[in-house]
Amino acid sequence: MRPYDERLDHLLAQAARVFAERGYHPTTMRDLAAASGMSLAGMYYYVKGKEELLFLVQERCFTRVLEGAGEAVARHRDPLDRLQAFIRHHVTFFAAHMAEMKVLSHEANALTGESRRRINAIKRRYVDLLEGLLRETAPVESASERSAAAYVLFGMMNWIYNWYDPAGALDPERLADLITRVFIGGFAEARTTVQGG
Amino acid sequence: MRPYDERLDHLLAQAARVFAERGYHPTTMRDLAAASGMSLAGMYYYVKGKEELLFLVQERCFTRVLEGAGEAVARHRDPLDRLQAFIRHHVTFFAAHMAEMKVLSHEANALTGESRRRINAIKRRYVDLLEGLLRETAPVESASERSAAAYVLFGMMNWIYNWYDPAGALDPERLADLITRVFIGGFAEARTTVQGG
DNA sequence: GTACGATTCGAACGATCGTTCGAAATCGGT
DNA sequence: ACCGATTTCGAACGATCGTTCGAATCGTAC
Repeated sequence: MRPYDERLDHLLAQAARVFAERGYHPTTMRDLAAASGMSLAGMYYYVKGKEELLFLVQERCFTRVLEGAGEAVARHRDPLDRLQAFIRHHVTFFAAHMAEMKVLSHEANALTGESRRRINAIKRRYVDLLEGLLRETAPVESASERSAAAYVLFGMMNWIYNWYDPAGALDPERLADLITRVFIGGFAEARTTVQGG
Repeated sequence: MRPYDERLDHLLAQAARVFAERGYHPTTMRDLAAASGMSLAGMYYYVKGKEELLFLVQERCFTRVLEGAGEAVARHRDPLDRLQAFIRHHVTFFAAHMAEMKVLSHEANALTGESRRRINAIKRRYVDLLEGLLRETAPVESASERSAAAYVLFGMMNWIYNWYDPAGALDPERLADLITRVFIGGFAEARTTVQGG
């Protein structure tokens, strides 16, 4: 079944690219047929429909992100190093897989029913991972503020697809450094000023 | 012509609400007719089509944001105060007009042709305003890093629509404080660490 | 009440969408 | 060379979309 898997991978890769370019809803199955080199009907041999295409793109990408983040974090013991490893992994992975990550970020509410639930379950685990890291670095903070801080960080990282060009002057490593320093530096600052007065 | 303007305002407000809920593309003109209380054909007396509806929602909202930011910034002389005023205005305006701002942030690429160009022109002025503030506070920084820092900040602020509940425990003022302190504290930190070594 | 512009809307149009179906083509084992 | 399973696809279907059109209704000045 190797050629089957390769064809499916190719279809999903092209779907991610076109979804990222034109958006999920405006993209037609005819667009995807042209991009993948398959016929319109031929795609339905590999996939149940358009929504499953989006689901598979998101699920495969998000699973890789979650696993990669876990491994990156596990390589460090110091809480700040673990947080930095999480940020660095997320940003560099984002820059290396812009199409899939844009689809994951921008089309978060395009799925419905069980597919949506499955993706949200992964998201829940991923957010929990980050909030756990924040708890390690700032154990006294309230849960709601920790959650807000997590989403503020996700905002910095996930907004990337709106402006960042991986082939531009700013390479992914420096972007990861910038975000890491802004958040870690600012997070410490925010805690002291908020708690101090 | 007062009743005409009121009807148009009402139509645009309902369109912003439904666009924010379901997304621009999945929303049908029949959805908007039901939400606004007009008939399907009746809406075309006020608007040329679906895309003009999106354009008017975005243009009116973005114009208010740009003008409000200019006024907020003009009230201060100290560069850090001006930057803080910009952030505070953006975040509180966002929280007070979630539907319109979500449509502005999330449907940035849904417009085409001249409409898209008009919105992008406003965006250009808004980004320039922030980059000017960053230049005031960090005059030695390179233009590309300043631009990246601006988009990192926009990421924190515009991602709000994905998680923030204005009726929840965290009120808009405290959210504005959090983002302001994270960015200003982290921005200073990032500059010193990047330039220092 | 009547005339006239402003406003509303039921009904329908053509276009395009996601999906399906049955047949054709291809492949791998014998 | 042959056969069954796997894979491909042209053609078409029903549904739904944005938009249009012409008539009906409304408000108002005379």
